[in-house]
Amino acid sequence: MSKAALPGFRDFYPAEFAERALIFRAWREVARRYAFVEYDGPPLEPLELYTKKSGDEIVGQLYNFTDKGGREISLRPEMTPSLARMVGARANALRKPVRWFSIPQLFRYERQQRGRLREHFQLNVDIIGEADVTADAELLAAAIDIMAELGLGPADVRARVSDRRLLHAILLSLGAAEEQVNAYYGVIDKFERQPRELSHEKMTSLGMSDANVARLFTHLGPTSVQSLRESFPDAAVLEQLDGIARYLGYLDRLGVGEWVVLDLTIVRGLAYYTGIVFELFDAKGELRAICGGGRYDNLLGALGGQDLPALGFGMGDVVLGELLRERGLMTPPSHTAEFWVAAENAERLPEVMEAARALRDAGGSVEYALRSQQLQKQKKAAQSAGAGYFVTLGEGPGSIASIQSLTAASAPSGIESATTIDALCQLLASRTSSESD
RNA sequence: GUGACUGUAGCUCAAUUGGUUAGAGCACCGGUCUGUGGCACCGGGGGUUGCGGGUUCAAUCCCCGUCAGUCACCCCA
Repeated sequence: MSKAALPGFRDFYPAEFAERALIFRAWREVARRYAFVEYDGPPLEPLELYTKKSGDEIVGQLYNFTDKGGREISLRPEMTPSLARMVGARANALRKPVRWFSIPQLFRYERQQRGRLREHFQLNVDIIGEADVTADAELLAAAIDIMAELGLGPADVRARVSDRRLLHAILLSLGAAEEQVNAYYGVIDKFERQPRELSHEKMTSLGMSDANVARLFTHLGPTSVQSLRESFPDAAVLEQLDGIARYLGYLDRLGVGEWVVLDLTIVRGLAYYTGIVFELFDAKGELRAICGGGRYDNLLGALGGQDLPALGFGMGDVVLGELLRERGLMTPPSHTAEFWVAAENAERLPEVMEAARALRDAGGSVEYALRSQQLQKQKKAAQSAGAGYFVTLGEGPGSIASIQSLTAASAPSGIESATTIDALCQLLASRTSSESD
């Protein structure tokens, strides 16, 4: 028996679990502020749910199998099909726009490398039922606010946005054939990752003139609505630029404008995106995308549901975790005992237990030695466990001989001066009630 | 799926051009000591050197295979 987890799978020891919890907390907190509500679906779905959307090639990248009832099954590689199925089943009953989020664990059978495992947790946030760019702005603002909630700033993370309708109009204005547009998307998607000459060559072989390819290339990378207006004074392009301008204006009003940059190289691999698309990157550009999403207005209809406008993003925990660790922001609070209760001799263990019970009832987090040990030994154990206070019981029932703070930062609540367990419990109880106000 | 590089204790690393019983620090466990605090000292557990084969009197070291990790493709979340 190997002691290691399967390739691409992670063990979450308490230290790693605390990191995961830190990320999840930020996700849920920002989702709450934006009034998204949480849902979940099954981790196993019919294989067909994914082949219908992505074709049979997807099967090579899935954890799929035949179950004991002969059904073709897959672990979910993404959440959107499940979401589409759930929304589709109740499309008429749901209040629009639907604002939902989920934190599924997703699985892909692929060779692992940095930032890419066979399993990850991915926040999915979607808005369904609103076609205007207001929804696009709301969605991206939520993604960016998660970065801020985790302590990252515009200097750490950049949101690059584009619009497939805009790119489509630009390509047509440069003489691209309608049926070749997807092929052009593919080249533009790889623009940053391959030599410029190669991209140029691929574009011309798709039928675009040398001059027009060169014209397009000067606008790939960070750009602005203004410079695109001047360079492509085509009616269809200008109409799309108006939409983008409105979108960027809304992002300013939502307080995230300085994170955002217009960049036509953002295409996203998935064929189903129909409008604004975006990705969040670390500003140094060393890691994979932290988050990606956009508008997929035709997907719900294509999957057999009601045809509703929709948009959403996915944000994985792996790359995000790497960035946070790199920036020294992955410092989850430790969840060690607040109180370690101890007594001089082993005969008093029952009293220690009674004190622990009382403190726990009052909301305290309490540990004590589970075997009889010398007082010094108990204190050492308390320190080693990271307990906040070392409580030594006194002579009388329920009395406290001393309370020592073991951590550098001692609480200012006067806890150390309590002389009985009852008094300490009252302090704890008042703390709990004032916190919940 | 393709290619390159790397695998020694839980972690970070040693081990003479191939040479006795593979070591150290940290961590863990036990003990002694010190009333102001995770100290000091003593002791202990823990390795089929990823795994399998080959060359050799002798392999952690050289060769082959395999598995795993890292990176780049591919693909994307």
